[in-house]
Amino acid sequence: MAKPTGRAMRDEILIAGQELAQSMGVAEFSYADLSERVGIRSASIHHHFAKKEDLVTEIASRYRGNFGAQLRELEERPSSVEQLEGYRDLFEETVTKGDLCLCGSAAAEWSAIGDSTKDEVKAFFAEQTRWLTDVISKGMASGEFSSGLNPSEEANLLLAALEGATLLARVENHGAHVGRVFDRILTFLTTQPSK
Amino acid sequence: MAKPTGRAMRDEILIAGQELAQSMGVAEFSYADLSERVGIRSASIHHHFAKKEDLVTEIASRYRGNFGAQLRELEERPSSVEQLEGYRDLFEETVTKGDLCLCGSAAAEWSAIGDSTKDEVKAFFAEQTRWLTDVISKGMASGEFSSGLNPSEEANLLLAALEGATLLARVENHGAHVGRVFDRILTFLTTQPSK
DNA sequence: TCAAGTCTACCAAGTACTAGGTAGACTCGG
DNA sequence: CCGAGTCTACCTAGTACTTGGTAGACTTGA
Repeated sequence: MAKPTGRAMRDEILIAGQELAQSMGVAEFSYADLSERVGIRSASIHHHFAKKEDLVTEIASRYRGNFGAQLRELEERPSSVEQLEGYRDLFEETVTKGDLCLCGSAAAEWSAIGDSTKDEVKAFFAEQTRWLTDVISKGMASGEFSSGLNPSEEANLLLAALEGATLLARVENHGAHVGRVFDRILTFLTTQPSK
Repeated sequence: MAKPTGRAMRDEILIAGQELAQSMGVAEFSYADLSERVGIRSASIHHHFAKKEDLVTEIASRYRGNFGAQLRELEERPSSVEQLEGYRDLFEETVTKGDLCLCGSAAAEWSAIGDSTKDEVKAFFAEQTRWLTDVISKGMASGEFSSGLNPSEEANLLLAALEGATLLARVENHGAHVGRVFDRILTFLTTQPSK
């Protein structure tokens, strides 16, 4: 495969940067790490992304965009339950690679990231919450979920639990963690309370 | 107040280090930050803690110990629900200060911490899970919680959700997040399913 | 006197970032 | 078609600064 150049190299940097950020942490990876990975000098990376904050913000923006695209694919699934299961799979995939959600990592290093990055992270979580709220609402309307739920509360819970489980899975290193936590919540959502 | 010295200074460093680690991140705070905070030169901090890993590990160990002591206090509360509510309050207190759970932060920066620190973090989460499992078991036995539960699964869920909520609370900056997520789970635990 | 604690003064290595330049591809008037 | 100018992409070689960590001298209380 030919060494990429120009805009292709720019993309390469974004992809490698995302991987490094998810495995090492947003504040932990350096232009030197990136340089080694993509095969150009760190000074040349500065040609594409003048400041690290620019790079990180664009990585976050790209991440949000890709995640959004995957959510839109999931929307084609026939049931709300299947859509949520697909959502769980997105997190499980991340854990399998030993990674963290990019924005979870950014949230943990909140004081070390710039304002423009923070805005992207906020937007990411807002989108996630909105999407989950929507899926749960529709699932309630269709009868897949029990009727007493508060969609945005359940969405918050699901998101928090998955982000937390991603964190814990690393420590206890087995990826089943995320799936188990998710399944537990799904059971709660689909079970009718009696009192 | 007189400037502490000797072992008192050592404790001072541990306390300040914990605060910095929780607000900035374990890998983000430096001996320089610590120096400014406790009023001695960074070289003098090295006298007490030769390597940063030594310091961070001891901070984590202390954190785990203090947390354990608080759990033992909570055990004196009359009901399992009240014990869990106390547990929630521990997390809410952290969020109010704009901090992260120390071990949550460490988990997020997993690749940047040393092995001895990792062991402390693992032990912390194991203890949390064990305590929660225990409380939920007893709550089931006493009839406070519904009978179909799997205590260790619920414990995992609760811990993951609280850690995740702590993360998200920072981004969306309002501390109510943790309480809402917790209350949602508590409702699930105390509601009898009908099918 | 002695040892614990703190200091000043370093260091090597790493950080993000910059200055200045080169090779090659593209543009465009004559 | 040609040459001058321009642009992109990358380079070498640095800047200024921070990092954790070390060596050795000074201070001070017991």
